This record gives sequence, structure tokens and C-alpha cells, in this order.
Amino acid sequence: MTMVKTRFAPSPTGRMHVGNLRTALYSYLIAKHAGGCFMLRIEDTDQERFVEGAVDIINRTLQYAGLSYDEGPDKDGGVGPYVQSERCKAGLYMDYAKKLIESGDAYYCFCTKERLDSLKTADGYGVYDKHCLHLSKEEIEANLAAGKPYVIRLNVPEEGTTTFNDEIYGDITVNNAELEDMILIKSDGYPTYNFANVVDDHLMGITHVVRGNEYLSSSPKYNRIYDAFGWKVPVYVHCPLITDETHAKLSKRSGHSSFEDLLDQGFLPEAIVNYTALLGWNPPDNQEIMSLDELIRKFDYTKINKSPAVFDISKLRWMNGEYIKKMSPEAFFEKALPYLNKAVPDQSIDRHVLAELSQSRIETFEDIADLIGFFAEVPEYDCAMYTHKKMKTDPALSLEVLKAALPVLEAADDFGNDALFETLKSFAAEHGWKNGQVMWPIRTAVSGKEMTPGGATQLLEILGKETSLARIRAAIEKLAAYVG
RNA sequence: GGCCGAUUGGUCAAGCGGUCAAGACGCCGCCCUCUCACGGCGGAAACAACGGUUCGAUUCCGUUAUCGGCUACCA
Repeated sequence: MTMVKTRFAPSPTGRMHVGNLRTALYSYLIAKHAGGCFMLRIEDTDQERFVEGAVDIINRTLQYAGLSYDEGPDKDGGVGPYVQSERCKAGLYMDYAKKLIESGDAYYCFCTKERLDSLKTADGYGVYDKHCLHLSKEEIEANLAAGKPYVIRLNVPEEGTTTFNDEIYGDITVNNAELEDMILIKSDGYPTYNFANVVDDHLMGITHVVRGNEYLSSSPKYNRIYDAFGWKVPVYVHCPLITDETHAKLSKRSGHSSFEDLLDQGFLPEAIVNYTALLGWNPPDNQEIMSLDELIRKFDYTKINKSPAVFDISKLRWMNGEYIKKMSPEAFFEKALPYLNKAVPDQSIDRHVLAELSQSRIETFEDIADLIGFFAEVPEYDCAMYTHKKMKTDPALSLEVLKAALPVLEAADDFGNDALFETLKSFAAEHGWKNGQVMWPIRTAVSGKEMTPGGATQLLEILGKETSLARIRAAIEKLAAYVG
């Protein structure tokens, strides 16, 4: 039994959206579930698409997500990712390509772009005609000596079929005639993804190749390379696509696609990881909230779905809320503090009180601003808000209540929640009003909001006597003008 | 165009020939309650279509439809 070894092999082209994250996660889970090894390999063989800083994004994302890799070249005292461009400089891929040329499984191709284009039909289809396969040894030598640009192509038989097996999708068979003699080494000397991927996976002892569904139909041709070398084909695990709500491929435009964007929007990394894991897989016991350790324990890649999944931000929000509620008050406080300070700069209002009010009521940290912003300032509101069917009240009655309650509150010595509640309760009874008929207008007056965390008297306590009274007086004026 | 793949409620997703077709999010209603949230209870909502195979198809096969992928000196 060989050790399970997986890798995450992204191209550094910028974003790291949840689709990529999930591929990394599944890779990691497969390895860890089996007590195996997980590694990172940067596939940067396309110099043109390379984006500066993209490797850092990948590293950061993996780190925040908790997916640490445990093998790689030494770097800054720890392990770094394998980088294909660096391996390329050592001539690694070229050496392997030449082995294939020697064995007759690959050949030099000197065809120009013009000739290649001429092979295609009007609508742009057509496979390479193996023209250079038939070049004589002398012709090849001459071309090489003349410094003519060349690529190295794999020699795929024109007849027969190739079958490869995917753990999720089963056997897939294609006619070899469909398979073009794919390019292994490009004219710039770099290997193609197709080739570097196979060589590295083999050299690194990758046992399970986890990648996106977009590679599914091109996988048979990878098998041809493995066969040409006589290498053992790894287990393939192709993951279903993740789409946005319009069923289109996830893109930057949908606004919630990148891991770091999500973090900026006040999502917790654990929640994102947890939610992402459930896009395409779920555990037999139906548990949805799972830590990374639980995911490792329960993950079974053979149960990954075949069909694409829609990334549903509302379910992620729910899950994030669950994670927030589970946080210890201290942890929540620390994480929420910057948002609290931004929403309510006035430090005379206790941060811990605000935090406590928020924890069970938000789904992302960005919700805090809208939730408690009124403590800083009463928002513009419409007096129609004083009308409430269930509370059996309206602007006119509210005005009456507030006018009558004002002196009572002014006279209150104890502005604590309990005392205020008792006071207002008896105040309501004296006037023959229901509690709600008193509480609703007061709460509305001091908050300007239809919904608030905490009840009327709680808000009064937090706001303090001076501010509360000022807000009630302002409300009375506003209401008087409204009722006319 | 060719090849490959996918198709259970709005979304995620159980199911692997016989079920009143799980569960979760969202939505709606009720309870709790000085509003909201939390919590509790309940509700509406699905097997893409048509043919086979079978005593019996969501489940197996085929056709069609729809969606997606590949068909690059991109990954």
C-alpha cells in the first residue's frame, strides 16, 4: 500500500475563486483522510498568462483556508511550492520529451503556423496530419542545425481507442482518431500543461490527480503519455463545475467568486471552506457544519457528485452566521471590534455591549454597520413607521405616549434596563395602554428603525439618559409636525 | 460541426428496481417576545420529455431537449 499523495496544481493567473479552492480542498482532504501527503505545484509554463503576485494569492488563500502543504523544495526555512518554470530551466521536461523521441513515441515538428492553419476546415476544425512524423533523419538533423523553430509532438496511433477511468465519471473511451498529436514541448522550449503535468505527477509520486471537470474530455490523451513512458496511471478524480446563480461559470464579475473577496465581505474562512466542501459532496450522516478535521475524517471522494453545483451565497451567509454564533464571546469581540468602531465611533457606548447585541443577529461582519449604526445617529425615517398593527398603535397615539412618557423618563434616577422596564410598565398601566403601545414608539423614537437589536428599555440604557431624552424630544417634534 | 459529460423542489443534496421521494438553505405561517434576531413547531415546493426492459422504474437501456466541457505552441 503506497502512501496517498495529492497535489493542488494551479496556474498563477490571478484569482483564486471558490472553484479553485474546492479543488484544492478536495485534494487536501483525499490526502489527509488517508494520512497521506499534500503538496502545491505552481504550473506556470505559460509565460504570457503569468500574473505578478498570483503565487502569493494562492499561498495566502491556502494558508487562511488551513490547507497547509507538507512537501516541496526548501524555501525560507520551510517548504515552498514546486514551480514548473524553475524545473523547466533545469531541462527536466525536455529530457523526458527526448526520451519519447528516441522510443518513437514523439517527434520533432517544424510546421509553420500557416501550414497548420491550412489544415483546418473553414470553420476552424481539423487535426494535425502528422506531416513531420515522416521527415527523414537527415531532414530533421538539417532543420535542427539550421535552427528552425520546432515543437515536439506525441505520436498517437490513428486507429483504435483509448480508455481512461475516472473515479467519479467512470470509464471514458474515445477513438484515437479524435486525438490530435498533441504538443509536448512548445517552440519556446517550455512544456505544455499536458506534458509537464504528467511528468511532474509521475516524478512526484502523485497517486490521486484531483482537478476540474474541464480536463475530463482531454484526459484520454494524458493516458497516451503515461503509456508511452510505461508509467502507472494515477487515480483520476474530476470535480464537477461550480457555477454562479445564472449557471454560468464563476467569474470575478459575480462579485463573490474569490476567496479573498469573501473574506473582505466579512465571511469567516472556516465557513467558506465548510460551505465549499458541500458543493459537490456531502457526508452520509447529513451533518452540514463541519470543521476541517471533521471533513478530513468524513470525506469520501468516491461520493463526489457528477453534476455541476450553483454557488448559493445565501446558504453561505447562513452558514457563516452559524459559525459566528458558535464563536466564544471573546473571539467574536476581537473579530468584530473594527466593524463595531466603524459603525459606532462614539466610544462612550460600550463595545462589549454592542458586540453582545450583534453576535446572534448577523450573518457576516459587514452586517454590523446596518444593525447598530443607529446608535451613532438616528437615521432619516418616515413617521409612518409609528403605525404598527400588532402593537395597536399609530403616529397620533405615539405622539401622545411620548409626550406623557418624557417627564417620567426625565424623572427616572435609575436608567438601567430593569428599572426602566418596570417604570414604563406601570406607566402604561396607569394610562390604560398596552406595553407595546408604549415600547414601540419609544424604541422607534430612539432608533429610527423598524427593527433593532434589544428592546426599547435596553436601548435607553445603552444610549444613556441624555441622548435618549434628546432623541425622544426630537421625535416628538417630528411627530407633531407629521400628525399636524 | 465532431467528441465527451451532466440533468431529483428556486439552490445544495439523499436515493443506487418496490419510499406517502430524506435533510439543509431560502420562502411562508405559528409559538416565544417591550420590535428584531436567536430558539421551537409546521407548510408550500422536485425525479427534463418520450420510448423501451421489467410484475414494477427517479433508479437500467435508447432517442430527443437543455446546459456544460474539449476540439490552442491556454491551463
